[in-house]
Amino acid sequence: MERNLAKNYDPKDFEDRIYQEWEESGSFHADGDPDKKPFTIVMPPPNITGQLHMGHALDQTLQDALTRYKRMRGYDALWLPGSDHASIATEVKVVNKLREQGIEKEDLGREKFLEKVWDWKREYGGRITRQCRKLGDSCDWSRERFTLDEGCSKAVRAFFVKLYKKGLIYRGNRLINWCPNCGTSLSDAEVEHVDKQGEYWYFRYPAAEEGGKDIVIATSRPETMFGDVAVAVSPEDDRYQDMVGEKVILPLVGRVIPVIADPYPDPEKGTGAVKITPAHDENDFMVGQRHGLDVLSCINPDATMNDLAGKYAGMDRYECRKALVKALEVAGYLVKTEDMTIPVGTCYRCHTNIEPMLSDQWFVRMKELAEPAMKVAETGEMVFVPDRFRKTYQHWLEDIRDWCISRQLWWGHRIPAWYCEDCGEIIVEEEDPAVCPKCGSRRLHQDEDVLDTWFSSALWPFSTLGWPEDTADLKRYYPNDVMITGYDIIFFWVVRMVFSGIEAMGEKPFKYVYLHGLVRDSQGRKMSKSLGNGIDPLEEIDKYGADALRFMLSTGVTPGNDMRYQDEKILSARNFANKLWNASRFVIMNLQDENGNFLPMADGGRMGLDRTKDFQGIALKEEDRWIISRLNEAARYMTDAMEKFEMSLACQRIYDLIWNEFCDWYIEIAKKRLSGDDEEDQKVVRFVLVMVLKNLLELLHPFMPFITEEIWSFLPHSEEEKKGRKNGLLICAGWPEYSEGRHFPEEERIFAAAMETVTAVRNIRAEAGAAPSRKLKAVLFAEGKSLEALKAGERYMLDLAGLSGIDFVKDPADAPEDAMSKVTAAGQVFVPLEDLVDFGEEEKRLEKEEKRLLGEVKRVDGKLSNQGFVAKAPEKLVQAEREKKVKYEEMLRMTREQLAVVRGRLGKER
RNA sequence: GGGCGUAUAGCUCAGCUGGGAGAGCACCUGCCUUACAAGCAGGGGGUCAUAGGUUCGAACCCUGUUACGCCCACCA
Repeated sequence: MERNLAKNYDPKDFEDRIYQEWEESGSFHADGDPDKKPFTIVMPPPNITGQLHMGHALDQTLQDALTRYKRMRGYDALWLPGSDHASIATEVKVVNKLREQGIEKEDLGREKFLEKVWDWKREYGGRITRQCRKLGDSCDWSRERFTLDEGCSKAVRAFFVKLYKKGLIYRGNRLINWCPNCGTSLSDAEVEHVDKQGEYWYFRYPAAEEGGKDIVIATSRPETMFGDVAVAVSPEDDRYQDMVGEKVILPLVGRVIPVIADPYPDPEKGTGAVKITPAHDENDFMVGQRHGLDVLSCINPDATMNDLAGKYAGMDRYECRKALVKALEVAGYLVKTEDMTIPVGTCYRCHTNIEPMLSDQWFVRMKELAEPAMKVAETGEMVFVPDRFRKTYQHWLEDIRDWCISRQLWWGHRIPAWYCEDCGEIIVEEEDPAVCPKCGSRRLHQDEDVLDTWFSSALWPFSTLGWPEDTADLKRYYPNDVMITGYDIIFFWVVRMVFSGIEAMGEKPFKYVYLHGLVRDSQGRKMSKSLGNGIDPLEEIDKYGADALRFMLSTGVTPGNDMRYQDEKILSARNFANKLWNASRFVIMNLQDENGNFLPMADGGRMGLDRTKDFQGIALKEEDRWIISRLNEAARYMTDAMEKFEMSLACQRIYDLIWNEFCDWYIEIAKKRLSGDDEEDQKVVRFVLVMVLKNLLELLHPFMPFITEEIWSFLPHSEEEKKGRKNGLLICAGWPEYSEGRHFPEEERIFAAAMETVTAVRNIRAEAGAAPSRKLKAVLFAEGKSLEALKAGERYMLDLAGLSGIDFVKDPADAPEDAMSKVTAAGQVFVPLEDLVDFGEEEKRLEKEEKRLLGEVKRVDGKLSNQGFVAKAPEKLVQAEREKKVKYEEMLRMTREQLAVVRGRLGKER
């Protein structure tokens, strides 16, 4: 019994099994082999709370393709996986879950709550890594990390202490972004700006002194009025110069506040007079600082009003707004209302409106850290793919503000700072302090807050390799070769990895930053939970297989651009897999005798892989050299594309090579040879089929790892080939490199002539409506090298074009008259069709062809008669144009002659 | 307000440093040809958004314009 692939391609039959084989064979493990060059990618850690979505699928497909490619090229390829504790996201999730049971986290207390989260992590944390396996991720699971594991926590602590001691981390009382819903501060990067429909209210603040002038201010946030400490006007605003230094009364409140002059107000906006609320607005805060004004907070952390709001205390800020406007209106202070689009800061997680609040928080001083991070981008020490994101990155760093890193949460890295309750000293050390170094007190308590999640992710490229210990991995795999991630997290993550890497390691964390876009739905909308338009990669894998999904995600995309997810695309990828499956089935079928034994091949038992040897002693035919040469060229093209991270171009090339060259032409030709009786030639075809197929599988493997591995296992392999490879698996095979010994330009030329001739015959047949089963004769005219080429191709052209015979003529005039004909670059094809020729149609067709060729000749003539072109264009191009001129003129001449023949014939008929 | 991207066949998109416009899907015609109908063969279809410029030569480089989208800043 012959051993072959299943009749139908069904990825479910083998994908899981193959993944297991890879994993069990240790194929993913980077062994640190000193003879190999290291290649490192560290996986952007998915949130443990998460499920694999299309974004991950794209991200990881690209990483896996690159890793597999490098591994095959002989690198010690390390793709290090892991997951992120995702402080806010996870905490919110667990809090909500507890709430369903009627439990608040405060009821449990910090320790008990954290236990619950860890339980939750243990239960669901493995989910996403299992999903990664479905995708085929070839990452080194033995090195898997978690941002909150012991090593990463140690790194966080070490880095925090290092920055603190350098004065780059400080604690300060400043205005920060507060999310009332999450109950924590946020960094600037975590605030999303959105335009919302709102109103401007114009209120009259009456003069404090009798006879003084009132002033009208505009505001979109009346409720902050309780924190007003002044009204500011521009020193250049003539309308208000006489009022500077005067005092006005805060309506309803009765507090007296001064009118001050400050450059901040813009006379063009509103009334030109601005109420100043330093506690709840960044700009107002700065105005307040310049003028030494008080900072009065009137909003609580839970977004209710505080005592300062008098009777509104305890009311939600927006309820208070409503009530207050009403009260002001009743009291006659409301001048007018205007509808307005108001830009509002919202929380990037829960989209609640952010409240700027004055608060004690920890900050990273950014200026000093930003500088070297900008420099590595500028000098090209670190390269952005595509380059345009370099500008985005640099621009953001240019006017960066200090990074607020403390969060009022429990799940995360607790801030390693202790306060002495006796002398107020702040202690920040690598080890937990027992006593206050200043006063010796034992009454110390640790800061309650945790760090921003991104503080630990920022260390990911080196914390995962063992930092702060000086490990072998760190030495070998840092800096990483490339970071592959979405452009949407440049600010959150990429920027912070770079300055942290430089600060901790003295060197940028990676050489390349490859930024991909978003996967959108078929209409171009962002996939989101609320829209319900997300497509689950696991469902797609279930339907079409991981290979199809991967191929679809890596084809037809450009670095940095978004892509749309469309069913047709994955369908087309699946069809491609099916095509390869069937072609392979054909090859395998022809390699065995009826007992399933492999038949001999022309390479003397090397089973078609040894690429170091030339083809001496193997009687290759033109078509063999042709496909080998095409393969060779494709290998060069793909290698080049992969090195430039142009994964999509590589995919396109292998698709074309497999389908349009190997399947459509080579296999079709091979059929005849395989069914013939030349045993020696059959050995040659078998060798070429296996050799080429193996190379094709290797080239495709980074993108479609499962199907290629499965097919590989059905092919014959020599012991020599298996040597040094784990279980002889394809994942550990080599990468086809370009080789001069496989470059056959002459055969490519010959084959092109044959292909064109075959296509011409097929075209004539179709146009004439000749039944495909009907065997026709063809008459060919060609001269010189073309004649040789066509004679050499005669053997297979018969089959490919469905011909019963080919006659060669020395002169087109010798061709039969009742034929349809086509002029090709190689010569002229005639197909006598007696009854089927419609000479009227034939005349039209030839006239169309004449017109086309005339156009070509005109174009070439135009170029060649252009002095500038002849003088300035590269000689090679000019020469090529000259050759084209000869060719087209000849084709035109022949077409016209044929036209004359047809017209003559028509004349006779009429 | 500042920055960036996109505009190419009916649809979705490729087109790498300027040198005769491509793919997938859709469409039309004919085919179950012994690997594959998830397929085979043949075919139609594009003033490459627009106006200028540079160049011997522009889908590609420069300038302006229009449309759509994104990012940053902005809650008077």
